[in-house]
Amino acid sequence: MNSADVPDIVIGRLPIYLRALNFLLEAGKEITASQELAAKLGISSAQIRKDLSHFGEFGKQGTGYEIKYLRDQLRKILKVDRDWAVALVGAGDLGHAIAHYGNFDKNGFHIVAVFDRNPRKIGAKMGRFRILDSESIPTVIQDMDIQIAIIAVPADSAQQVADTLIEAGVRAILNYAPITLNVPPEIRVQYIDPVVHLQRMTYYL
Amino acid sequence: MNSADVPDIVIGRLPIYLRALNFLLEAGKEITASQELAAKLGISSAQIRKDLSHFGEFGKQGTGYEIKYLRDQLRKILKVDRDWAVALVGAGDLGHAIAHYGNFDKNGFHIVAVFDRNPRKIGAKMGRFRILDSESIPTVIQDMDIQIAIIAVPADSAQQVADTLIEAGVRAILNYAPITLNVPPEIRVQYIDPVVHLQRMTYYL
DNA sequence: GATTATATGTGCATGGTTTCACAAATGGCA
DNA sequence: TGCCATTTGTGAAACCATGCACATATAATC
Repeated sequence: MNSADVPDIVIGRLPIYLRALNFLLEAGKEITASQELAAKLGISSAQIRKDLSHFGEFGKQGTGYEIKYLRDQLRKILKVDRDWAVALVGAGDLGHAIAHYGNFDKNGFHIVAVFDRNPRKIGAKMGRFRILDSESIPTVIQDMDIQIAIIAVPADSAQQVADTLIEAGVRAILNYAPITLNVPPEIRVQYIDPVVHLQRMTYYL
Repeated sequence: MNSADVPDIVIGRLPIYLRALNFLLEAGKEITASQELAAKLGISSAQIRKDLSHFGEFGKQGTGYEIKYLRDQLRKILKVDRDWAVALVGAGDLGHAIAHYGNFDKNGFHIVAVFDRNPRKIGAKMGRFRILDSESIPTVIQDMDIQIAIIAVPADSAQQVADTLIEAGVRAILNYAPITLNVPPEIRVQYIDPVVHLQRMTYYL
């Protein structure tokens, strides 16, 4: 109930619940139960109920959850009931793929600026984006009040990019560079390194 | 020490340690300490030492760890001291980006087969890969003895693809489709959904 | 209206993970 | 050689997360 101290691990599961609810909604369902979600997600039903109970009482005993209502509540909790402006740093192959990944826009995350430091790329178009000089990161981030950035540069310049972004006011970073970033505690960072995910599985093979 | 029951959460940190050790090696360092790694990774030094202690004694009191040695040990533990053949299912934008992501090959994960079910794409070239018919997944996976697959198809066909892959003998799946897969307990699955990562951060903004 | 089947929200017990703190070992130096 | 500074590996304690199990509420059926 007290939203001030909800464990981060709980927050981490909410997007998964949200994703499943959207899926059920699209399939035309209106009501679900913690057990149904649990079966779909490989999480215990008690955990789902307890996670949700941190934020309120969204279900009805004997019936379950109204999917649309619960979905909307989760969107509010996660603050994804609005649009977010996102900066992308790095216009290489990886940046290109990220810029064209359709699910960001669909979920309210809109890339509004793409940066690169390669003079050959600056000023060029990448899809619908005009590539901006990385030197302009501070001014653009501030002028557009951008709080979220995606880093898609090589590992050896990622830390420097992160420092610049944070200095400019970015508070959340999605980092595709294969390196752990050193950031102040109030800055949120999430990592995507496919190699790490694969290496985590080979242990068991 | 007993490798049989090392918590999965520990296994999950080993690739991070490995990545940091490689980074230090490339920077020309030869010796490191749990404290140095801890500072770099935002993990406590005690945790690093305890994690490693599950597999043996790799350090020297008063000195720390010989980076090259520890790196090689971790590679053995994670079974990434060898090459792995990987299948990629889905030759859309996302599949294209994955197929051209240089870090897989650099780390011993070699994409050896790319599948798609779109008749327009089957037989065509995508970079250095010839796109194969998804219908041939069972035979190709078995013939080439592929144990790892990457799913990069739309959410609504991901489960079906996973079933086919598992049936054919795949034991580890890296899933880029935004859906939780239903798989037998002996199959390893890792998820990459950038939207989930972003949604996990907006809560705190 | 009474009964039954179902599913939530939650206190409590259990289990797992992290941190603390220290004995033991090492290398450098006087 | 003896001493000091350093760092590991690890029991024990503290902390955190998960699962159990049940009171409570709802809807459906007779």
